[in-house]
Amino acid sequence: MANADQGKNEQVGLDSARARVRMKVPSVAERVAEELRYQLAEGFLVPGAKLTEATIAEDLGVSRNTVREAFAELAGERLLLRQPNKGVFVATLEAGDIHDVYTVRRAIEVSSIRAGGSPDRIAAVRAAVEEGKRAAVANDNEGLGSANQHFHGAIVGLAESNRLNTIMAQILAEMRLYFHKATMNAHFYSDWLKENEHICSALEAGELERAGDLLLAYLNRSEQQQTAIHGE
Amino acid sequence: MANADQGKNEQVGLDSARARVRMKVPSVAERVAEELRYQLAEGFLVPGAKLTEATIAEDLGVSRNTVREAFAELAGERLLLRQPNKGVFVATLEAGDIHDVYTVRRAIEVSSIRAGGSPDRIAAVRAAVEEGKRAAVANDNEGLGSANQHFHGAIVGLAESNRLNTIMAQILAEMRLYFHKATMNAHFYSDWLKENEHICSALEAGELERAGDLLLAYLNRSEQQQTAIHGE
DNA sequence: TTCGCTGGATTGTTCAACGATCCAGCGATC
DNA sequence: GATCGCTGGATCGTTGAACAATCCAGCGAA
Repeated sequence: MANADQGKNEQVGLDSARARVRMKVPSVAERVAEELRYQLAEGFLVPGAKLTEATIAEDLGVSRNTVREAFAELAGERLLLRQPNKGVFVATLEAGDIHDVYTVRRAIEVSSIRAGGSPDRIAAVRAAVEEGKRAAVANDNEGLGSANQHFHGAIVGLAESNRLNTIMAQILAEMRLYFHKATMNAHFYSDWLKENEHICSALEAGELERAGDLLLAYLNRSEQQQTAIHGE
Repeated sequence: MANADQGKNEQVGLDSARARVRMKVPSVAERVAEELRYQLAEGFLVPGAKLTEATIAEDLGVSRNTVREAFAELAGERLLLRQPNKGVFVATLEAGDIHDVYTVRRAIEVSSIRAGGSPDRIAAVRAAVEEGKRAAVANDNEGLGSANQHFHGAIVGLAESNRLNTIMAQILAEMRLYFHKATMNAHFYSDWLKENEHICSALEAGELERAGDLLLAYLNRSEQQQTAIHGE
């Protein structure tokens, strides 16, 4: 939701942007969803955990119906799994899900980078690369993770498509949930730091085909690594 | 939702399929959503129309809260637009939305066809082509529309990705809503009937690059046509 | 061991209520 | 005559309570 708005504000003209701002008054259900998204991303809620409506409602001091609406939203984003009459659970990685996620990423990331983008969008990609470098010298493991996500988000951002942006945001949220910090040791980041640099350079040089090929190769290798770590 | 389940059943093994079927007991909220989806696709609810919670609740004989849940689901699919404290409205085509939709289609359709697919998936594409031909000789305008949607759905189906399938299903639902039969006259279908045939032939012949190029060209032209018809 | 029952817990759904917000209309003021 | 501010009605947002439906674990009987 936050991502959708962000994308919208970036793309619409000034007038409609002003009309759309409309004082940010996130509904209670949205704030509950946001809180849960945060806890999911932070690893506070681990995959498979059961979320009881009444408990969450009491913890957050809202009504059960409101929690229910938040659950519906997160279930639509594949972060929660609703099992009728049993409850909602934090989504777990099923067989084939890793491949599935990477199939989507290959489709939209490669397509976006192959179409190029405006100078400021390319600058955003470059900014993410630099952000990663800074995190590396600072030994900021957490920062490295976000930087990488920003990098791939910026790549999809090249297409300037609201829909692609929200799709990518959801995929990234899923990855934050599944491939949590625990599995992300420093050596894991070593490769793609320079790799991102290469991709970004090719993009800046206008060598879109090569950039796409590099990105595709990275995604294939990344899928392989993740598959090796987690069960098939 | 129906699409997600369909995709799931296709991909999972027999055991888990049996475990997942679990007697189809769609919740009331889901049935409401399904009914609204139907009315949207059928053009019974036109873009911009306002949907009042109380009215829908009474019409369908369900509670307002249940309608609310259905609204949330459809809003997540971009079929409805929720404006806080004002109501929910059937989504309307904003500036840039046509381009946005086709950007997504280019990404996932071209990517799917370029990766090829198993023989039965290719057979599904062929089946959609034949379905279109039959509808043509029968002068079934409505059937032509569905056949084309089935064709492009089958193309994405090549990738055998649950996520891509649901994304595509949502996009197709949006197109049903926006580009309704009214705008779809017979001459509109004339081109792509043989075009689909060409694409399918190339796919069957294993000429994936050429199939991708043909598909891409079609999508570009289709976007141009739609943009010409509706406002930019 | 297996089967069937039972009780408790949780979800699914409904209903009624109240405050918050928006919108149209209407009158007052300049 | 146009603008401003108010007011009332309609609708949404949220809550709390209630009850039926469903699931699950445990227990006893065959």
